[in-house]
Amino acid sequence: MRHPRPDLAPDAGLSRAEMEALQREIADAAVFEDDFAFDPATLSNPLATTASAGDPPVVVGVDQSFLTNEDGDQDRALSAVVATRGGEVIERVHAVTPLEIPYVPGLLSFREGAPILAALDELSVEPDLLLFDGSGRIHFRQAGIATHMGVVRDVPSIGVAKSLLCGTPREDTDDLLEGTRVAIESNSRVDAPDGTLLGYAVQTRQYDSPNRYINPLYVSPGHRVGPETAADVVLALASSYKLPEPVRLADQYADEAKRNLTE
DNA sequence: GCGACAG
DNA sequence: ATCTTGTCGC
Repeated sequence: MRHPRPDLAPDAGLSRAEMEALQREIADAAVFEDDFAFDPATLSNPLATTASAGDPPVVVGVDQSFLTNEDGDQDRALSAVVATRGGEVIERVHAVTPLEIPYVPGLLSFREGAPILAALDELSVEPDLLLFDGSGRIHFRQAGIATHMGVVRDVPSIGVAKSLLCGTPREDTDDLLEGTRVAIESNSRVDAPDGTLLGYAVQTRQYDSPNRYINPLYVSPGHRVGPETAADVVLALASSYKLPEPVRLADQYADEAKRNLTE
C-alpha cells in the first residue's frame, strides 16, 4: 500500500531555510533500500516476462527543458515524462508551469518539481519506477530531486546525474571499465555520518582502446531503492547510450515538445 | 574569507 | 539548463 506525502510537495514560496528543513523531513521519510514489488530481472530482458512475475515494470523517465520569454528570459519549465515497459514506449506526456525561482545547487526540486508533478498527473499508466536527471541521496541533505519526487508520490525512484554534487568517490573514477561502479560516500558537506554509502559512479558506456574516456553517471537511491539496485537498474537500462533509455527518451521529448511550442 | 556547487 | 556545426577518431 502506498503512502503519498503531498504535504512534502515542493513550494517555491518557502524561504531557503524552510526549503532545507523540508528536505530534512523528506530524507527522514525516504527509504534508501529496496522496497518494491516488481522483479528487477525483467528490466533488461523483455522476453523473460513469461518465466517471471507477469508484465515487466513500467519505468518512467523524467527530464526538463526551459521556455524563453519574448524578452529572452526563462519563464517556464517544461517537464517531459516517458513511460516504458519492456523496452517499449507506452506513453508520453508533458506539462509546462511558470518558473518561480532561480537554480540554486541543492534546491533543484523546488525549481523543477511543479512541472514534474503536473506531468506525472497526466500519466494514465501507473509508474513502478521513476528515473530522474539529477541526484537522489547524493545531496547535501540526502534529498535530491529523485528523493523528493519519489517520497511525495511514494513511488520507487532513482537519481541519475551527469556530474557529482557532493560526496567522495572511494576510488579513482577515471577510465572505469564499462559495467563497473565506484561507491560514493558522504563527506563533511553531507548531512550524514562520514562514510555513509550514498550511491555509485556507474560506467554504463566506455570506449575500448583509444585515449578517449567517457565520464561515469552518478547514480543514487531516490526512494524505496537501495544503492546497489539503483546501479544495477541503470546498467540494465543503458543499452546503447550512456543514459538509461527512459531518461534519454525523456531528454529527447523535452526538446521536441519545446520545439513544438517555440517554432 | 575562500571554495564547491545536480539542472 | 542554454547558445550550436563541424569535426576528430574509431
